Amino acid sequence: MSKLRSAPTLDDVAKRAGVSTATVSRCLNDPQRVVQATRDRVMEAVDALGYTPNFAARVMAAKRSFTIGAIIPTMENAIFARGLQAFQEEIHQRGYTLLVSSSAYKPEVEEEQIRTLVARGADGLLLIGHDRDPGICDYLARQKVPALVAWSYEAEERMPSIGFDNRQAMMALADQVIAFGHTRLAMISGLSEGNDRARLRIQGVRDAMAQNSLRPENLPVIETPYEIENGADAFRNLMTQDAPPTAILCGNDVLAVGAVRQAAQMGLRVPEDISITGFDDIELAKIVQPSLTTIHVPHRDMGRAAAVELVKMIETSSPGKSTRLDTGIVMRDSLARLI
Amino acid sequence: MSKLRSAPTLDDVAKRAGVSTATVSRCLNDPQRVVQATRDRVMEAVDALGYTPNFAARVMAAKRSFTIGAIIPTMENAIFARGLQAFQEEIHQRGYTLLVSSSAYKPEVEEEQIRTLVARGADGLLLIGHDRDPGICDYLARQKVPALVAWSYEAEERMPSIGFDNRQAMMALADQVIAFGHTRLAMISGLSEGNDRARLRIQGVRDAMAQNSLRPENLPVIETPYEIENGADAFRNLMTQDAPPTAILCGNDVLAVGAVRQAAQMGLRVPEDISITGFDDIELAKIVQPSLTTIHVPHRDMGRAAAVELVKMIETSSPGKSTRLDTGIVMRDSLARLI
DNA sequence: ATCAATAATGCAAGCGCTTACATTTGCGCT
DNA sequence: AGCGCAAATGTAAGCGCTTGCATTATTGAT
Repeated sequence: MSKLRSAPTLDDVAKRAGVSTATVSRCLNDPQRVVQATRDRVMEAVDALGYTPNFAARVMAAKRSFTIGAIIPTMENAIFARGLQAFQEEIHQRGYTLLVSSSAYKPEVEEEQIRTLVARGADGLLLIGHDRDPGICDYLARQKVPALVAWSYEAEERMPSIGFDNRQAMMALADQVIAFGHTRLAMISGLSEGNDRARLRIQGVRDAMAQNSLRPENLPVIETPYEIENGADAFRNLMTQDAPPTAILCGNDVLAVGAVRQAAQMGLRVPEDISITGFDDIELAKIVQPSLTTIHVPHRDMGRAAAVELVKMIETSSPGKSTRLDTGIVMRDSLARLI
Repeated sequence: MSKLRSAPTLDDVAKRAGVSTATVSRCLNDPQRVVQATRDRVMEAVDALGYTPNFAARVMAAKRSFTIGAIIPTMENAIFARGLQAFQEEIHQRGYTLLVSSSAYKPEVEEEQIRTLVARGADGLLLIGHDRDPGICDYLARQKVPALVAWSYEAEERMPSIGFDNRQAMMALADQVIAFGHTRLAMISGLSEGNDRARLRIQGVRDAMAQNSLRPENLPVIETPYEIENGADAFRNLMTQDAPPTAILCGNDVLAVGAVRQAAQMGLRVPEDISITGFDDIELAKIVQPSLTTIHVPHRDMGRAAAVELVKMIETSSPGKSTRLDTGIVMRDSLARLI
């Protein structure tokens, strides 16, 4: 019985159309299973009543939500925006809805969010990076919720991933920097704890140094949260020490932009006085003056590929397969040959 | 009975703790209603089993989800990011979770998202701007889901809103531009259809012109989606006509950044050859060279205030009250006196 | 017409939780 | 010890939907 002025239910529709709730349900979920005439009658009732299925009830009965959750470290800067947008478009096309939450780079928040999303009936999860408590992976396995890692590629890890080789990408860039004659390098990195991308990027620089007979252990590294201001502070820090570097590799474009701006502030010319590089190739990288030499990450492709793979995992209960995407160096104006 | 390897339910916990499901439920939702000893026993069972309540079941039984939905026009650029972040932090503190979806500035998508969010049991909704089909407001009223509008203030509207006066803010800026001696103005606006903010900002420029004895109907306005590229295209367009403007007011910072970059491309100096202004004061505005003279919008305050108000509406069934926040002109380097 | 298939529909049992109401327990009194 | 009352706990009825299975209608071939 419909309560006064409350949302109509399946029952109301069924009654109005003179059929059973089962038929209404089938009309909505699997139309070709019900004959045209009935279907028309049902749809008429749905429209007339302005019926919208109750999601919670549906999830509960079907044990399927057509919802995918994504937990990204931050929404504030644009690092994940483009990739996520592509991801969203792709899953939407496949009938899924995206739920996004952000963990503020805090493992414990991420864990809470994972549980929340699972409790909400997410059919699958998109996670960023591999670094996390194994307990939470067990949990996911137990709940049988497929999860895919993005922004990081690591075939050996427990969860399948779609991403790129952070170490190698950064190593290629550092190689280039060194080839340009720089020997006094420094790095401004994101916080590496619980962040494999950050850690691997540092490693990449070190490996490039080692390969070029520079001493990796001499690389000054400042770790700081990904914020423009922090990039600026780190830059000042680095440049006011004696024997300052001639090239600073930044863990991402946000930090690099901070560094570039601080350089201007300090009257240093980029790249004549100091070379600076970024990572990610977000929009900002092109806008800042001088524009950033950085690593281009195929955000949209990654998002799209992740969507395809995750939906496949959900629908076929496959374990998921990892894919490595290519990155490339984008030469712009913030890196120069040392003269 | 718990099925093999499946998620534990309230029943499992109850059984293990030797109490009824009601007691377990109370332990979780209203702990002080159950005596310490029992509570401990229950909590022990919860931990041991790794129990997480099933959200759909909870929503269904309680008719309350502690979830707030927000539908923003876009996630791609940073316009809404900061405000939304503040909103999220604030509701989180009050025990609510945020669900975000984006409508890509399409009214019909927004409507679909609204229904989706309501069906998902959202306790309240945050919407952007006032322009929308009245039918959907009826729907919300019928479903008794409180909704609050942000980024726009309009006391007369049906829905309560927290925002600022788009017209007046832009009018103040245009006034300033005119006071600087500019008489040949032009505008690059977002698409105004279904977007009251965009429309009101255009109106603001026109009103300022009228007030200063310029002819509003002469204002060239190019409407285009909020994308950097589009700002650039519009700029080229405007500047290649004869008697080009000496100042271009942009509907937001994203378009303005596009214009600034296109100016550089065309060898025009900003602001010596052409003045350009933005709106929003997003991070980008400070980074671009020259930095943007723009309207500062108190994003974080707005987000926070919206959270407070919406939660109040939800918890006290109040109709909600509108608040107008102040904006201000930020003078930076992209606007100059006409000599 | 008749009958076996097959298609369309109905029936009713849950899904996992909350909560009104019923019952039991514990406690301070006399 | 016995009483009354409040606090603690239990019982069970849904919440609105999906879906396996049972039932009825339809179809085509004989």
